Amino acid sequence: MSVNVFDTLKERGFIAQTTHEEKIRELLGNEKVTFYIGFDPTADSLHVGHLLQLIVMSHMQRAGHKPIALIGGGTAMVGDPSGRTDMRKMLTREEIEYNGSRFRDQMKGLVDFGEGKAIMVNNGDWLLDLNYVSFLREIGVHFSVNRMLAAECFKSRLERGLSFIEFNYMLMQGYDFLKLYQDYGCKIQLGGDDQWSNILAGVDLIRRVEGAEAYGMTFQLLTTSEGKKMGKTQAGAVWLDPSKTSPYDFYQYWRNVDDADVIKCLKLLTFLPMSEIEKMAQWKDAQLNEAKKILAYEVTRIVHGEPEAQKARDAAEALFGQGGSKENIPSVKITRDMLGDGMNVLDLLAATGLVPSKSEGRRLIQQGGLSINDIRVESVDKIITASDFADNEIMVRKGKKSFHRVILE
RNA sequence: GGGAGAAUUCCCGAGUGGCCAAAGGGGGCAGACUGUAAAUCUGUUGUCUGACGACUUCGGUGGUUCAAAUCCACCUUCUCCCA
Repeated sequence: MSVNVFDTLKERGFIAQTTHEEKIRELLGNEKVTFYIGFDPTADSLHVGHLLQLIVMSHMQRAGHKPIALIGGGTAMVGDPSGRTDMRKMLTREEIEYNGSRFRDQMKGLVDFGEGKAIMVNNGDWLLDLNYVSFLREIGVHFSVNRMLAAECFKSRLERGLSFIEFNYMLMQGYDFLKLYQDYGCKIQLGGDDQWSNILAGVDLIRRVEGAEAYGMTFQLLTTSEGKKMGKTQAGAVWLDPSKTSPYDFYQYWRNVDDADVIKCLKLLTFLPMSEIEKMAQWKDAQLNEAKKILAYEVTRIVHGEPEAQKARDAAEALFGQGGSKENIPSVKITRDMLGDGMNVLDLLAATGLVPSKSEGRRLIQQGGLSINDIRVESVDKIITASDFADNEIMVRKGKKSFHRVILE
């Protein structure tokens, strides 16, 4: 008898809330269950928060259950108010469709959508053409405004303002679940913990309309030990799209997580066996760096594939450890024409985009934060000439950890 | 529909005619310390400039004034009270 996936998820610390803990466990242990997770295409790439959901999906799939990945082409037209203090920016239908297509491509790398193994649907297919009055009569009747207002997800919004369009979001998501229950026999909806209210809406709706029991379960949001959302950097979200967050930066993000978060991340974002993770949990101080390397490599591998993960690791080793190949360190190019007889450092930084403005570059240099070929740049007047380039290349370091090769062409 | 109030730099938030590129906090960046961690301390945080300084910014558009984030008009969005 193989391990019940419920126990796996529980052991790894995924589970936040369940509608019926025992029943869900039993169900997952006894039959092949169809379940769904929804993803609203509000940006042109998935991010780390989505990754966690997809990992769960993968765990479930490995255990023999059947995932439905729902792209929220319809719900994204409205915008989920859950967990937000302000209204989402309204997206056009074209943007949503484009974003949805990006989501689809990225998901294919993480979950097996082979014949009969998993399904991908778009709720735009049934939501966009709904008739308002019939929707109200069929679905709206089942929702109590009193109860909705009491729901946690509207709390902060009731203080700051909530528009009617967003208030409807819950009905739409509830309807999705009902629809998937009817069309695919989908019995469980999973999601981030911020989705709890929306999931309950669906569970209730199925009971009222179908007189049947459906289940819901939410997962821990990926937060740091301080309770902050993970997957955010000064530059914005950490994306799964390699053109938005390079595999190297992605790797570095995980390489640099706080000590306190490594083990949690290993459990949630990798498929390494618990026995191995438990071992790493015993590691202390500097030794934890090894765990971070493993985390970074594994997560990068899952998202970008083995070769990219190796390249990222290689680059990191070359910069921070010993060995490794410089090949894979991020680079920018500059032409000989631009360089001419010599170029001011600031101009070079600005021209290559290594610094967003010259003021910032000047500040960086004045504070001793810039090195070229490992030598600190002392003056903003420094001129870089072709002779500084060895093998047509110089290594520019900003601060402690940001490295770029500048290649002369 | 009627009335009251709000919109400030990445965020929160002070500023109510010149001393304002705009207090304070958060965040970011950099330095020291370290383990590519955290905590701490220091510096820095609109753009251009070697510097003096110049230029753009306080929801939008016009206006008053020698001078406007600050005053006036209209517009937009949001909040609150009444219906």
